[in-house]
Amino acid sequence: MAAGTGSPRERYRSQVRAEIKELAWKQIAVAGASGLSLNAIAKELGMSGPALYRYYAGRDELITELIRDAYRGLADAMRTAVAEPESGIADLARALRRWALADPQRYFLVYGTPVPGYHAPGDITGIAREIMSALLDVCADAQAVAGAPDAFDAHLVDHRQWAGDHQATPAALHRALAFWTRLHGLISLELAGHFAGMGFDPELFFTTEVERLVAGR
Amino acid sequence: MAAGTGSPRERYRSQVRAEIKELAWKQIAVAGASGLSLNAIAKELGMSGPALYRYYAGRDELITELIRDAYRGLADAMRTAVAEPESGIADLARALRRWALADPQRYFLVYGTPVPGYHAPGDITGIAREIMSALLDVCADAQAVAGAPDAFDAHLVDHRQWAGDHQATPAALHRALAFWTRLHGLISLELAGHFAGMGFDPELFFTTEVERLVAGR
DNA sequence: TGTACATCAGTGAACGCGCGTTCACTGATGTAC
DNA sequence: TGTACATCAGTGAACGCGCGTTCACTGATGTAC
Repeated sequence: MAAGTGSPRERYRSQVRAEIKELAWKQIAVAGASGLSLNAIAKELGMSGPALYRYYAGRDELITELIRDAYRGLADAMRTAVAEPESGIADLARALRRWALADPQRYFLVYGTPVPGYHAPGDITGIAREIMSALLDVCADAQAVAGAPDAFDAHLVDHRQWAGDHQATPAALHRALAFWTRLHGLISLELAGHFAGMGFDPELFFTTEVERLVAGR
Repeated sequence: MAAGTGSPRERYRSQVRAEIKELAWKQIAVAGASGLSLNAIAKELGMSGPALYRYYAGRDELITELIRDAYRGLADAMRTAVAEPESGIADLARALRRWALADPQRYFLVYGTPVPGYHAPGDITGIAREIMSALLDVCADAQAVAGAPDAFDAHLVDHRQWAGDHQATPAALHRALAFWTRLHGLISLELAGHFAGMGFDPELFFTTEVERLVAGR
């Protein structure tokens, strides 16, 4: 990577790799991940199909890199949002929705139906944990809102592999899961177009739900 | 349809149509809707590809019918759940999750990323409204839990096309939307396998979230 | 009950398409002396 | 500064595949007289 360093040939190489990915994203935006075609990318790039094999070992490698970039980008967006001083759950939520709306298919590459027959390499699950970690940070910071611990809080004491060694109370873990799934419900339905034609304003709905969430309702 | 009536030829016809759909579902379960192949279905049925054109005008017509069946099935499941005496939000939620788990791809055909380039015919949006209607019934029945009306309640007074002429207060409309999106978040993440390996019990999580929802939290 | 005809399920060959991928090759670019 | 060589981006032809779909045809099933 690190365009701008290395020999001219290396610079050129990484530049073309970037162009390929850019066109791949455009294609995915239209037809989804399963509609990604190397030949079509090559044609739009103005070269012949086999030329792409100088840059990627094959279709699978390209898709893997796109997925990795999607995870990486989301993790960065979350980390940035959390790093802001005085940032809270609501800020993370807004950042997530913004990131998702900027490129719906990129969001679905992370949280949508898995690409059939594709298995994510190990480093991607690592990034997924990083994303969860940002979520947990923000949920651990939030002061707890009343409410006695319920059965699921108790369950989480012994079932928190996903949280790694993150210091967070069961209540915070629970809050993070609720946060995650509710935001996903709102965002994925909006992105998939299921709010279209219903009449209400998706953003206002989102904001309201996030407020409820923050208030612990 | 109505297998069992009509001439022997008609009976045979509708039986084969049913077999085709059954195999189509099996194929969708493996590779998703975009991986559906008429030739592959024909091969598994023991006949040649072109034979299918006696039963469906083409791939699009088959997919349309599968999607319609999915909507129809969900609407029926919801209606059945609502019709039970003393049924409430929690029962509808359980019914929805059960229906989704029985065939994940069928659920995604309804609420997942839309099949690229496919446009749903009018009668399907009609069934979609029927599903919403069941949701609204159950949300209108539930006695309101405290809480002053918020900005989104007010917004819904003028933006309720999706509810048709259903008699429901803005608060009930709001409750229905929150219900729908939260359940979708839980169910779609579970179905897509994003809870796998996290360690907690999805069903317990679901139950807890539904309890919260019912309690208005 | 038997014959003549119409209906229609299913076949096999074929068309055109786009896909991922391989291979041997050309020609430009960079490197070493 | 000039020459000899190595590197490597990109090409064009080709392979094998599976797809949706059409077409002319065969042969069995049902219908009408």
